[in-house]
Amino acid sequence: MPKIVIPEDRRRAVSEAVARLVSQEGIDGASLRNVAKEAGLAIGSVRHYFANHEELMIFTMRELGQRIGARIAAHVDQLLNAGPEVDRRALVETLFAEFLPLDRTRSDEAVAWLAFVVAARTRPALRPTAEEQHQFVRTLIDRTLREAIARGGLPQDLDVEVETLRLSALLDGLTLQALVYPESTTPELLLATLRRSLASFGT
Amino acid sequence: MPKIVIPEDRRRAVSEAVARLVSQEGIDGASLRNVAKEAGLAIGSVRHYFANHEELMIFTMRELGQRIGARIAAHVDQLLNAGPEVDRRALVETLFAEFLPLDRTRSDEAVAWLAFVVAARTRPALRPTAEEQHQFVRTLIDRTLREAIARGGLPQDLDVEVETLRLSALLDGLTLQALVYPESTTPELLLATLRRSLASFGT
DNA sequence: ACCGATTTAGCACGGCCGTGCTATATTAAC
DNA sequence: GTTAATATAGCACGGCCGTGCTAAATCGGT
Repeated sequence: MPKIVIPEDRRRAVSEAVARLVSQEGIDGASLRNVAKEAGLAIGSVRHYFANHEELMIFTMRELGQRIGARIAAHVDQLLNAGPEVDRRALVETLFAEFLPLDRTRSDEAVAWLAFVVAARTRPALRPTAEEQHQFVRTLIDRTLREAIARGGLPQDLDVEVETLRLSALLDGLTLQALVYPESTTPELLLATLRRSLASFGT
Repeated sequence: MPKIVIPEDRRRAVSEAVARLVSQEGIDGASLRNVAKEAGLAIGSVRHYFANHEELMIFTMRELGQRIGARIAAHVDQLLNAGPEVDRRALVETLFAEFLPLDRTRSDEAVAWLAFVVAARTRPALRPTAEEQHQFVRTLIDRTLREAIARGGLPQDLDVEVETLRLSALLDGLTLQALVYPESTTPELLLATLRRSLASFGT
């Protein structure tokens, strides 16, 4: 009977160490040795909870995706539960603004997520998670647009497929630019651009 | 007096080998040993032309950026030299479509470029090149918009800063999605989305 | 043939990596 | 105190990395 540890908690703590390292140093920075150090453990301890390095990366990417998704789901709930006296546009804007790196937490997560997504191109094990999240986003936008059309807020002849990609790509692009060129891509500008783009849907 | 080699040509050939490897295997794939093999040289030969690995990566990123930029500049020329009887909108669309990974060559280049840009976050030596290219794109969009406004093709009160970011982010986002999720982001859909977005500028 | 500047080539080192594997520590239950 | 399942720990190996450095090949000019 050993030290009492909740394996789930330990796994989560280790994966958070991974995310921090990926955020700061890129995917390469998350070697087992570095992760162990960042988590305050010996490498053998890290390896007790994850069969190998790949499992650690997969688990971390999943955790990250779920954390991001949970924040967004909260906004989706607000939109779904909104009464008719509410400004839906503001709720929609707030929902999609949640995708943008507007503060430190979201920036760090977005950086790590971006690194994982790009790595997923050459690491097949990461692909399923990337695909799931991508599908989640596309589906969310698609449904939001269809609902707005049904409510008469958007034109009946809107090309939902094109507009879904347009918004999804804009969010990705804004995120990428904010992360890579932060001096010329401020949070205020991000929001203004999102607002402008959302406004262009009704035209 | 040795073998006759044009150093510039050799450097370019080696950097092309780098770009291929980055495209196929990510930044990690471009180790000196892999590059030497891909270029059909011994590692010593590669090292004769580049002081170190970092110089090789910087040079490659520059070459890539210039290659992409040259193709775009050709379209800019067409737009600048266009007479009044020409459909400027079509020329503008073609110009910006050049940023999208619509064929194999452009996809390969875009993948490599994306990998370099993301790596630039943690490799300071790559930052200047990323910044230059980014500036080039933003400036190009800015000038295109201002020109269209001056010609009366766009509203006088257009927010150029926001619209510049909107288009630039869209291009980045479309590229990222086409590269990472190609099954759901076809070339036709890319073009339709670009066209739709350009159309939204006059509204 | 000799010379020398350029080109080609690669050994060996220290460093870091992931992983197979072994060993020790821990602690509730008995 | 003993037991045993769990947790902590890390050695050593083979592999790959970039780089310091040395050596040989090349070939036009003399």
